[in-house]
Amino acid sequence: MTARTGRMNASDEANAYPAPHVTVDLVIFTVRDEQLHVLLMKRGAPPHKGLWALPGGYIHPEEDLDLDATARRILLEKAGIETPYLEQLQGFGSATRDPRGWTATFTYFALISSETLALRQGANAEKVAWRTISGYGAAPGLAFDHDQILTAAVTRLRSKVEYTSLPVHLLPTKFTLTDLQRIYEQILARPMDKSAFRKRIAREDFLEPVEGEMRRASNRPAQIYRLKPGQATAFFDSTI
Amino acid sequence: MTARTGRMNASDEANAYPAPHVTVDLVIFTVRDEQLHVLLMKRGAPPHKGLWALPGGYIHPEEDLDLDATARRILLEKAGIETPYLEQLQGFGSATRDPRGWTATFTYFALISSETLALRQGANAEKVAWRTISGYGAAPGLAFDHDQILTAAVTRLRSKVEYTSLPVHLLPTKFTLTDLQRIYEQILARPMDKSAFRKRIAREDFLEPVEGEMRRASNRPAQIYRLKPGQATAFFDSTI
DNA sequence: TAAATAGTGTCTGTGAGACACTATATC
DNA sequence: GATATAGTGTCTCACAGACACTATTTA
Repeated sequence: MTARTGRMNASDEANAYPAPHVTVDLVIFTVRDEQLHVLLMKRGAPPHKGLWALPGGYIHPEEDLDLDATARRILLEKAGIETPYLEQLQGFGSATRDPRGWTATFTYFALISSETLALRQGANAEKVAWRTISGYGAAPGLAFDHDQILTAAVTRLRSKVEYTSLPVHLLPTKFTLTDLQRIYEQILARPMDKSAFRKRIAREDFLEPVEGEMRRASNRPAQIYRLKPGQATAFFDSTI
Repeated sequence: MTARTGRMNASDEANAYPAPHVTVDLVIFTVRDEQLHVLLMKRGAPPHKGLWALPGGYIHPEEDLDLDATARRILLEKAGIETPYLEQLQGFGSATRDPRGWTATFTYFALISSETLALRQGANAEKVAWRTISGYGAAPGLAFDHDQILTAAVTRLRSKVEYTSLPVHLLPTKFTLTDLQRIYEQILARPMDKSAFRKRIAREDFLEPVEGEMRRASNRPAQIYRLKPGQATAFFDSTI
């Protein structure tokens, strides 16, 4: 007798229905070469063999305490990343998204600095690559409904960048205010006023200067900042 | 051979793991007697028999095209409601949320007008009731992790009410601006200035006056409004 | 001293909130 | 007219954006 046999569901209806397959899929973002990129893997088996897809996998009930743990495990296995910014995105489930039948997925998006990155090759010799995001991230030709998931993730990211401090997670732990402004500008594809930007960041008060550390170049040195310890994502009153 | 046997997952890893059970659970909100309420059902079978729980159920793969369809079906079965505002909330999944083992749920929240309501009794003589939400909705004593789901739903609702036109879905199709302001005030538990409120609503331009229709009382009559046809949820630039 | 980027000060327009005012119905 | 609620006008403060200005380094 398996763990599944004879179960009743939350509303006490007899479970006469075959359970759909459930996975966790990840949209892993980074910024490199001044552009937003997403991690894709080439499928090594049918269906959609040879197409690019988002990294994902099954829940391991013995190993994963919860959905977040599943996401972190997959992130570690596929990208070698341990402590990124990780946020649940949205569930996708339908009869048609996988040719094998009804499936559902919990999707997450992760933000990582391109410096703390060590891609691993998958067990089945899957190829891993970063793809540039342009516009709203539409990338026709992805496996399953991953184009739709990617678009949702890019939309969510852009939207949250407008009123949160999320982009700090796309930078190394130490950075200058100009670095941060560049990230905002690259993701939102819009130039920003230096003075207004700095006033906003100062008012939200989630950064602290690293005393004595300056970035030197052939010009006035720039103060290095880092996230205040224990600082959660800051939500701005209005749009940046 | 069932539909499940021998499947491979999205990353081509052999599926050696028992799939967790997956449900869809609903947080159905309404405002009555000037207070936010949530729909709960009394469990008629173990586990947690006799405790109050959110309405929910299994995906019916033959019947439901996608997750939204599952949510709408459950909403119809449990509350007799056909066309409310419905939005996906968040996935919850862990080894411990259900004593029977690893389970995951896709949660939705729905907003309905208390006027268009026809509760049905469940198949297993489940009792249905509206519970008042106070504060952030903490309601200890709910079955499973439904207290946590409810808190997340209330938080999301409060947050979106700050900068969207969501509350119109808690009113009948026709209402006055004062009705609308009361709903905002009740959900956010904060009085608002009439003039500022009306300027904001006018600027967002998602309502239209119903020509010639006024609400009469022993005072100056109030103009009746309705959502503009085809109008999606309006997102305000800043907090209301 | 030239070049380059870091960082700040000031002005202006917009909009939210406070609050007082006018409008229009019933009793 | 009294009362009650609908609906509007005006003032002020805060802040975002524009933009010019100063500051500090290397070459």
